[in-house]
Amino acid sequence: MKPEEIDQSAAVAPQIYRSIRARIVAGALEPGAPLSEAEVAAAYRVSRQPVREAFIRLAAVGLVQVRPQRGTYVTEITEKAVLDARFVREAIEAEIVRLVAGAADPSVVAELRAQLALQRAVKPDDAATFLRLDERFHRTLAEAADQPYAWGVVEEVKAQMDRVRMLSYYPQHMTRLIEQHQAVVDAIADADVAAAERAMRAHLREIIQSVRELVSERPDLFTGTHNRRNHGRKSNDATV
Amino acid sequence: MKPEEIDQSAAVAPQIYRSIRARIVAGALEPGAPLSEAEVAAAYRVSRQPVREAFIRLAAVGLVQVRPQRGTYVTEITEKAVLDARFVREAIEAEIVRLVAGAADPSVVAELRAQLALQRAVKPDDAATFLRLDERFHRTLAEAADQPYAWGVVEEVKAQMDRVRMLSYYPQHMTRLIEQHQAVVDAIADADVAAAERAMRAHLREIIQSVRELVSERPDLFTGTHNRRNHGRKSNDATV
DNA sequence: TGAGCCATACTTCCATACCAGTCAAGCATT
DNA sequence: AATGCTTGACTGGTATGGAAGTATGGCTCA
Repeated sequence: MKPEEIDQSAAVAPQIYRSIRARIVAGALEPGAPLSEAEVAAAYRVSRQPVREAFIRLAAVGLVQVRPQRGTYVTEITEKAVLDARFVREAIEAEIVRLVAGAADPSVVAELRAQLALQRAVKPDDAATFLRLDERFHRTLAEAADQPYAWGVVEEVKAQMDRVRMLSYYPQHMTRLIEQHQAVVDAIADADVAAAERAMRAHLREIIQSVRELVSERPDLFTGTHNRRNHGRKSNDATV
Repeated sequence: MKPEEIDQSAAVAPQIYRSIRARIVAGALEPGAPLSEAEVAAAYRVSRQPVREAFIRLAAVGLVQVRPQRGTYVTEITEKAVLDARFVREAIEAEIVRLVAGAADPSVVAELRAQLALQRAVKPDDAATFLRLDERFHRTLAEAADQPYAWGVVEEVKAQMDRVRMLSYYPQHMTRLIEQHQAVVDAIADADVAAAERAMRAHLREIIQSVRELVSERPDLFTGTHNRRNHGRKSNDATV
């Protein structure tokens, strides 16, 4: 994944933010990798200023760490950070799904069932597509509960989780996750508030297993492979 | 409340952020009031750059609204924004208090009871002191649940609520709030998870009444005294 | 008198320059 | 050879200038 082109006619800072965020979540920028305002600016062919503002936002959601006069680094994934994010997400989404189940709007149920069909149609190895549909599923619930603001908070918080989900994805996982979505939708259709909440909480706790497995399988992502020195240019890899 | 002095030897952007945030929450900067990078910079005797970064953070928590090429304005308080924030806060804090009640740590209970005593000692008309103790109470619960990250999210979200609480405070209110705190602590002491959650949710729903009363008593804060045009635009992430 | 145009004084956003702090390589000294 | 210090190339933070866009007040013209 390369730095995309920047549309100079629109505000560039948000574009930089989204681009770098996507690259971190996708793993193209590895945990511990150094980012430099100057290098990133050169790669995107913009000045340091909008890059700096993008870094501020990335730091706010915990994807990078700015150390004054030392450098800015992609934060390493820590089990604690992922679990902390999950805690907040579960709290909010449990509340959301209770609202949705309590309302029991047939059109919402129909929409969710349609999305389930789309999810089942995804090729098992197409992680990116499935994860996008998964996000859409959860966002749909938030909108059904008329809680767009709460969804904004979830979106910020889940950045940490997304990194793990992208890395720990395997095809069999998809079936399992769809079954959990199914359980949520069924409970909503039954207007069974408690069951819907239980199903959602169980679903969101999948990540706990995922992160534990990832810790043992890819410890490099947690301890960090990049040694902190060698800021010196050299790598062909235009790695911003 | 005036712009405080800035310590030039430390990073100034965070200082500007905290100062302006405090002034907005305290009502010294009224809803709808225009802020300008240049004016604020002059007032604090710093350059526009750190002011700009402070504005970005303030916009992220919804205290100001940046409209490109038009100006930056203190956001008006809207009932919806306050209720949305409350929804997220209740979700998170309900989860937190369940953890605390489930653990039933005697030292935590002792600490909370000590804080209740402090709260009762506050003079009824000293809103600032009481609200500080209230914040401390809730933060203590988050720390007892070992969820500092979740508390960080709450702190961001509650900015909207704090404005209302400051404005709608009246002495009799204090007694009522302390009783609610008492109920939470009692439930924790009894290790009654469900009761603790109920008490916390009831406590956090006080704000619903407060904001409704404020809407009718001080409509100027909601409609804005400084009238603005061009309401038709939403500059959501116009800035990073 | 009233409607439309235009100069102008703002605004935020981006680019550039300068600053102080950090850190590692390498010389100088022991 | 080992250790301490200097030096210089980085870093992010701040200051400042210019560009593009927007709102406004006054002018022109009907």
